[in-house]
Amino acid sequence: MRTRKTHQTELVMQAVHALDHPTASNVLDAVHELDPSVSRATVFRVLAEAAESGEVQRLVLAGSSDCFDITLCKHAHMVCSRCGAISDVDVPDTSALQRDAVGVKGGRIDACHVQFFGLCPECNRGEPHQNQ
Amino acid sequence: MRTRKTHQTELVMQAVHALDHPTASNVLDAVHELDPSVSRATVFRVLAEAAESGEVQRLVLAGSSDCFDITLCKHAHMVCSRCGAISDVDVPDTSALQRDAVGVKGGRIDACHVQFFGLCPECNRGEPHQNQ
DNA sequence: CTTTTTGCAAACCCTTTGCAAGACA
DNA sequence: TGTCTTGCAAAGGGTTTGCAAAAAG
Repeated sequence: MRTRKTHQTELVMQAVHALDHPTASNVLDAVHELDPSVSRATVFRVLAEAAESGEVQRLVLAGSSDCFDITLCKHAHMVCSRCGAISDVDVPDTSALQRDAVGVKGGRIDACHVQFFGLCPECNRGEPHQNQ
Repeated sequence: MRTRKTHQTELVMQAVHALDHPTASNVLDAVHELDPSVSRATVFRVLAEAAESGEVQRLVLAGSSDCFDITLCKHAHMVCSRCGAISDVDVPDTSALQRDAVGVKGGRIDACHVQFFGLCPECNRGEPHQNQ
């Protein structure tokens, strides 16, 4: 748990809030625009601890680097197959899905992660958009 | 596309069939038990091409290395939170889930991946099982 | 002044690649 | 023989770590 307030931590948290589903590297880039002296290690450490403490949510996605989300409530994500952008998707009933799933005999299912693949609005319009 | 039959390729494909949802490293380990001279690069190359050609399925999972699956039909997976083992899960209606999902306005959803987290039978029994 | 936090650089893990040597057909 | 496939070793990328220096309280 982070007990002292520092310039670096403020910049990192500010970036997470300003960006939409940033990866650690996205955050680093944003922080560097304001202060290039902040180190990569610090960004990873601050993000890891913020996720640990529940201040932000770490999104562990299939096929992408972990992203960070300031929305703490559970929801699904769509990853754009073209540019990698991540969009929030409201999905009504994963509990039903989990209940319906034929579990592994003898095993136990605790959580259900739903992830969609598709095209984000920009890429769907055919815009020459690359990477968030 | 692989046109020649080699000792190495045979060992790799044999291992993929013998193992359950192996990662490339799992395959490498199995192959090395029979022939330690097979290189890491070859295992990755053979698996990548087998997945490319549709001979096996590459499973891109959240929070795990890619795994390879000889079952070509689509199904969901459960990742054991304790040992990392992967189990097949039959899940009835992801198409309904996809239809129900409130898509990103202007975007397009193409595919839906469902992944469960829980305990595999061994870990659920409390056995001292670590890593597949 | 004590303890936390940082920056650096190196280590790490997993995967991919360039290239010359080797093996298949 | 010709060219596909391999092994090696190095390069990647993304993330983590050890440690001494800097900064917060």
